[in-house]
Amino acid sequence: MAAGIALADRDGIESISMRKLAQELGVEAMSIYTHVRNKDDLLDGMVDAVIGQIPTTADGAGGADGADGADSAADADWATTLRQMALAARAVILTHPWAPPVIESRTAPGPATLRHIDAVLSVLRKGGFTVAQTHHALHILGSRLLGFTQDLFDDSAGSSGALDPETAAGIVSELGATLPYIAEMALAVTHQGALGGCDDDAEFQFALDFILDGLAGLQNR
Amino acid sequence: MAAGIALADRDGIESISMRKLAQELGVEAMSIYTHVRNKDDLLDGMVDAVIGQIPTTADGAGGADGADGADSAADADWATTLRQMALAARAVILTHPWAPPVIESRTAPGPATLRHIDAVLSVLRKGGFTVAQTHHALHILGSRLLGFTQDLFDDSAGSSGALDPETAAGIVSELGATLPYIAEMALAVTHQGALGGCDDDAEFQFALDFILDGLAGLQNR
DNA sequence: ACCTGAACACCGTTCAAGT
DNA sequence: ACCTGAACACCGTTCAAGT
Repeated sequence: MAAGIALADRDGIESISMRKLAQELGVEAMSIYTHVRNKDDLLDGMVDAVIGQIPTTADGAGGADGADGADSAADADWATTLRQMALAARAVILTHPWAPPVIESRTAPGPATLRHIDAVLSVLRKGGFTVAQTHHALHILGSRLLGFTQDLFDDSAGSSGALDPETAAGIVSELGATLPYIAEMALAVTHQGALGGCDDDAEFQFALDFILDGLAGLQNR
Repeated sequence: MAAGIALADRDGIESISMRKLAQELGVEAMSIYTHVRNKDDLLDGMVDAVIGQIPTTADGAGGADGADGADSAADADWATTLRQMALAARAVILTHPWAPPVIESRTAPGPATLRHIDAVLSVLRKGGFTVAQTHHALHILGSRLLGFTQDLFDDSAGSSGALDPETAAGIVSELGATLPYIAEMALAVTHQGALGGCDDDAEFQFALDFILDGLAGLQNR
């Protein structure tokens, strides 16, 4: 599993084949089948190993479970804990950029993934959410709990990629006729970030905080 | 493109190969390369054709652009319009269950996708959002604008799949030891839906409304 | 239990050739 | 412009065989 992760980190996910991984391990392709049912099983294992790298915030609990802390102290802190967990997950996932698409294509979660989700649920339940509210929160947070969002705009005209002001202006005037609002946003985003495109880290945190704020409101209904 | 979509609808995405698609078209595999640069280009085209199937809500504008409607009327309705657009997108996407993972794996949006995003931006801007707020909203909404979320829990113990009460109870007691909160949620979800698992449509709408509510708050800051 | 090597049924894509 | 057929360099996975 570790060899597979290292290979994907180095050469990208498309270079993960039984033959290439075997070569990396100094072994024949078929030997891998002793340890893994098939290629899908290999990917399952790699994904679960990656998620297992996310540090566990001490059972994922909300702080004071022991001595002096009143329940209300723990209650107030579920958002902070969740935020830390999501950012910790993101730090890990950024190390394995091939992982998000592979995670999304898995059909069943592995043991490390289940443990991680259980830790998240623990924080919400101890934070005062009902079971039903916790269920909704899980759907709302989605892949953000694992530290990523699948943005549809990676290469999109208005998102990433630095441009010099002149070519940017050219593109925008071309675009403006058919896609005026994309053009407008592309221009704004290009200017704002010192021509650096959009800051994915900042957007991730903004969206995460947006959701955590909303969840706080969910509780009091 | 249409043949590719039809084949994927019928036999699943893993059965999309140049050779099989060619056979479906009564032609040799290499003939397809006259119309498409390579397989990735084929998938790009299929995805963009699917997104092109989402009905356009009359320029995606916020209702009254003509006679009597004051601007404030249009302003109040951006959330309703966005909601309709997302549900329309979802109706289309449910027809092509292979599409979400393929959409997520695209690196650049096609023309139909760009038009759709532009329509969404139009609604937000006309609804009174600043360019910066609109940009944030796009990141927050993510793939929900295209009618799907990549849930991590498709097969997960507590999500889908109907179980009879006895086996459910058995699984829960096994699970309870190591994954108490997943067990708790699995049990609750199984009971609530007449043993039917979790209602993805309802969860999608709940999460969508949750976000739209939050965006309304974003405006007044 | 773990590894090997040959083989099978596939892939995407090239190239030269046809109409 | 569009299609063909052979070929190349790969795949995942089987099976029988070894240690």
